[in-house]
Amino acid sequence: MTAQTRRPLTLRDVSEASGVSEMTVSRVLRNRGDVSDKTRQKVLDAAKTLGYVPNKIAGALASQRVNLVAVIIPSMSNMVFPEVMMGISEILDDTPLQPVVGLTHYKPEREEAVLYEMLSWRPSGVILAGLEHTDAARAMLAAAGIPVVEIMDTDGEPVDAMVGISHRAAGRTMGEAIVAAGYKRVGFLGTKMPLDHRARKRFEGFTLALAKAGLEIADQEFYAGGSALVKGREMTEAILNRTPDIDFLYYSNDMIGAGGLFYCMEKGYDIPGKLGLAGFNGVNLLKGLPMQLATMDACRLDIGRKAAQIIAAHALDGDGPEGERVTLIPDITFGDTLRPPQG
Amino acid sequence: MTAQTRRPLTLRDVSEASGVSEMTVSRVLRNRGDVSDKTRQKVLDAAKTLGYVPNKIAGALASQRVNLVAVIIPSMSNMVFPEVMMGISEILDDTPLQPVVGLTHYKPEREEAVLYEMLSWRPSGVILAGLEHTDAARAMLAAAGIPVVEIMDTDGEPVDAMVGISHRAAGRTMGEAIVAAGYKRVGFLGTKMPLDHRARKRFEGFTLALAKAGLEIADQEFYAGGSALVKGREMTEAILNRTPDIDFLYYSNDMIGAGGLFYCMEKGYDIPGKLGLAGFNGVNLLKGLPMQLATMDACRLDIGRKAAQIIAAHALDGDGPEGERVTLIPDITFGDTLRPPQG
DNA sequence: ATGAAAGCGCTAACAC
DNA sequence: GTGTTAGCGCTTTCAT
Repeated sequence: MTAQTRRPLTLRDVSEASGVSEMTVSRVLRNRGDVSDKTRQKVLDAAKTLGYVPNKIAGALASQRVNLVAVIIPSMSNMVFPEVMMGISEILDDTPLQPVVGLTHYKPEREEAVLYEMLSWRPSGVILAGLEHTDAARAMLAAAGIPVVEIMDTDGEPVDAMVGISHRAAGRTMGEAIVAAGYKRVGFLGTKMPLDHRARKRFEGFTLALAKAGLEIADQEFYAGGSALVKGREMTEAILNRTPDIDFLYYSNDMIGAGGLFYCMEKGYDIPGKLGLAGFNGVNLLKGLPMQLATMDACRLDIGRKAAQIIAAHALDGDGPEGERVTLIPDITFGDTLRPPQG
Repeated sequence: MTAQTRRPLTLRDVSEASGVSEMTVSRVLRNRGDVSDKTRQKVLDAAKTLGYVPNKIAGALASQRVNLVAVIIPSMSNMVFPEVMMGISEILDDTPLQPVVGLTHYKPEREEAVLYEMLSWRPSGVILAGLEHTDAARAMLAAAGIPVVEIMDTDGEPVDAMVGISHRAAGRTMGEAIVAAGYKRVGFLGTKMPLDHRARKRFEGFTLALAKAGLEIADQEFYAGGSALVKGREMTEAILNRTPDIDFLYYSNDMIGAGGLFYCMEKGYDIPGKLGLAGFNGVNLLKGLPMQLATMDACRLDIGRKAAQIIAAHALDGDGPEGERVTLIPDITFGDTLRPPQG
């Protein structure tokens, strides 16, 4: 057992232990430039026996390079952002870049604070959810001089690049499918979140599609907090009791949709004959339910991948195109709860 | 529109714009020391109009202080670690400390790499899952000279502090409850993960409890990858077909348990009369299912909170006790799928 | 209440 | 292939 040093080890310690200059030690540790095998081995040995861990703070300051990518998302609690993260990691794992995540809980002022905090670490790029930000946040992003990718949503103007789906189009597509299936009395169940712009846009597209067919939302329910499964069940019970002639329920996410589906199955509703249901997101978790809920895949994995690729291209190989815009098209899944289009 | 500077702004820019020395600007921006209100206002104005974002890299190097806490966990894909994260954030939100997470995917060598990477940013503390690490990882932790909290599991020796539950005891408790309820032919369904030490320890405790009552595992099934809900369903079908006289199924997590529960309900099994089921974790998501699965809460929120408190105490208020050990006791939930103890 | 000097641990750029 | 010098942008310490 060697004596414990309270002061963390520095390059100088390795330099002294190996009898090689600090500069050469630095080169070895970063695999940079030409170093003779003999010197390299001496340095590696010394570093290992000492247990040296480089100080990236100092390295970053000296090199003006930080291999961090700031990822700013609303939450981790439903499965959607974790899946985006997987796409991001999948790409960044093949690069020296590392994602660092910050959560906003759907609050603009928190997003601003998190962004400020992250930018103060001078990351190589920023990936953040949504196109709606405070003026200050947009100003910071524009001034940061690093690639910025806004993800999830493409209904609006990005600061720099954007990758996502059109939630307005997604809502419209589902609305059209419901109309085509012949449902007439459509109820909507969603979250009470004025700041969830993507849910709002889906709702707008959805009502628009219904309106084109001369339909209006027959009834609606909103919730906040609590277990989504339980809330879905409760809201479904409420809306079906209040408006018994409803023949379709559109849920703003699959989790409340699943709760509603359980309720309807227990009550013995004829699905999708007399009552249809649909959610949004294509949550993998839910495969394996007794009945497959109609839904729409939000392309989360691909969004994460593409966003990371854009950042990586700029941060590493100089820079690719500026202000790239990628709009993915979500697939609709009819499952067992939405009739296919009627003749 | 002011002209875009590619070079990020520095303290010097704010100093020049406000006509105040860099030192005083620095003091204002950190609310340190005495600065006259007039000067303070001048500086704040200048910083805001310029859009200055401090460089924490430089700040950290100069002050030898980094308000980051490294959190190293296996995965984000089931709900357990996100919930631990919530506990951690809840506590750290009231401090200047910020969590930074790294994922290991249950691979020791990846844990070692992630740890090395994180330590190179010189965080104020480390929280990591489990007590099993590579020798190199343990050496790094011991040498880092910062508080280290190993979480989730308390069946073993920590490097420094530990907070968790005894998974061996948890398995034993569930085994005893099953025995007390009078079930005799018990099947086990779990993940094929030799490196999930906590699942292994639960299994050990479980079989021990059965053995004490003269029982052995009647049959078992393991899975890897795929949707847990689907796998739970498939494994349950397989085990019940192969060993029809089974009267209890113990699942290593609630998600596969839920899949199994669906299968059994569809097939019309008499639950919990002729067939009992239990999972592990108390996943909130699952409240709202048609039937409540027996389970055990792993105290995830409390683990996160307590771990963060230990780090905060050391990093901020000098240091608290060294090597603190906190063992939480998980609650058992009988739900609708496990009979209460038989007379 | 404010400023000047020194240096945190590393790397870029240039010698040799 | 290796070493030297000069900072990176802040904060610490000490002076005023």
